[in-house]
Amino acid sequence: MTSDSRLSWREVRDRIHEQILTGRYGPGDRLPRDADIAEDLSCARSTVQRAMQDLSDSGLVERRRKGGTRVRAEPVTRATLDIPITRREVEQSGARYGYQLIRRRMAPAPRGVVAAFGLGAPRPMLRVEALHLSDGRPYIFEDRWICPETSPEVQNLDFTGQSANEWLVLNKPYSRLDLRFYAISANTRLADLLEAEPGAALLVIERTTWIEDAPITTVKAITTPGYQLLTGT
Amino acid sequence: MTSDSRLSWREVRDRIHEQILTGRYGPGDRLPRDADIAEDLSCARSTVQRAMQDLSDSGLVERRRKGGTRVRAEPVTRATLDIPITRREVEQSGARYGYQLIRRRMAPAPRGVVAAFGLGAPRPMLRVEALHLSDGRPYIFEDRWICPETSPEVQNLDFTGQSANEWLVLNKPYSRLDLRFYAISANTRLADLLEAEPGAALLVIERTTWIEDAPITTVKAITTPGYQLLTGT
DNA sequence: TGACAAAATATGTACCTACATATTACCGTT
DNA sequence: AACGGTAATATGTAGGTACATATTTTGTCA
Repeated sequence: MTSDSRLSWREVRDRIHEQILTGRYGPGDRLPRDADIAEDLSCARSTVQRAMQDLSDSGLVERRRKGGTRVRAEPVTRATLDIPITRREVEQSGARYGYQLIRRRMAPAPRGVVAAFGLGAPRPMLRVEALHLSDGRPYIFEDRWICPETSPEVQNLDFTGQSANEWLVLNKPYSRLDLRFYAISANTRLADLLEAEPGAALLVIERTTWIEDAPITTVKAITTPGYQLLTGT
Repeated sequence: MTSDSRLSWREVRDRIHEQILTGRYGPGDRLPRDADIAEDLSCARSTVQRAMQDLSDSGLVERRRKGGTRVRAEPVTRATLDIPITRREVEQSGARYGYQLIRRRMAPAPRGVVAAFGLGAPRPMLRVEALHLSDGRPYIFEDRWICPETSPEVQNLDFTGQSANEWLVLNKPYSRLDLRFYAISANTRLADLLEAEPGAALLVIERTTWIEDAPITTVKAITTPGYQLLTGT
């Protein structure tokens, strides 16, 4: 970072970013070669490469071998989402976390679950329904299916003390993740569980994880009315 | 990637990732120093550094100078979201894109908008309401506020042909972005516009952008019932 | 014992070199 | 003009060296 002599890759990145912001380069425009930029700024090509890689990761520019670097013609809004363990999310908001197991039983997986996993045939799986509480009030209801073939240990866990959310995230790292967000209306059961009005609009966060090709779990996290999912800071 | 002789940073990354997956290293555990891993795998430390950086970016591992590298004690689910221009999103689904301006006028920004921008005092802004269509049917209703101080050009644009979404994304790159997702119930006006049942649950994608500290725009993209936002592939 | 300074140490960055790889561009042939 | 093969070229990656930087650990002195 040597603010004096040498240029850091962040400085190079910011300088190029700024040239895009100010319109020096617009959507679709081609930027100079890394080597030329390096000479211009009198730094190493590897420094420019690092800067460009970062701009590319953030979706601002596109790089192709031999094709060079150009500002994305059709920009995308790209953001990183962090979804912590629910307990942590509650505690970080300054509230007291509570947890309550609603139901735990084996059952044949419904078609939606089988489809989420991309499996051929339906099969029995472990269904765990539980409620996360914030300061004693309902916060998130989770409706989860766990594949017992992939995680045989779950047969011996009752999930009364520790949530499946927490156990899985600590003990079952995944190699693939699918996320989807959508809205549903609270039916009478959900309204009852979440202490919400029937028909209230609820944000649902659906997560499915695999380890290699083996399905681990799929969960619908059904939030209480007013819940917001944020990115960034 | 020379699958034969040398080890690529991706291979190094995957090998370490696998050791975490298989439980060789669990949450909170400290990994060997980069230099030792490099020696083990007989590759350069810079290659290990690259691999570790990637694992760190993906949230699996935490690195601290002198502290070393350790598996995150409280893992987070981290994912990258790409939100394209609405026109592109529709076209990519194979449907015909349509656009319809509903209203465009200057108005004092309501408190919610002022708060989203982190401004002190309310001020007049340009409000643009428009409907995006997919195969002639409502797809997303966007309710947008644009700051005319930051983008004076908008005074001369009528947004009848090109959507504000598209114009802004092509002409107003941002340096900061805030995203939030939540669910609302359709009121009668929204139900009418989106051809949905009154009270239907709708996913809202709210986006606010700045260039440096200057607010550009804030928009609520109100989706039609059944809309799902996906990550990854 | 406690506070503070100094040494030790693991990661972060910058530079340079040498190839690898993916594409585009060019040119000759038909 | 269309096709196809080859050369040219910009980015991607690996290796290696030398420092920079941030912490933790250790050590010293009051």
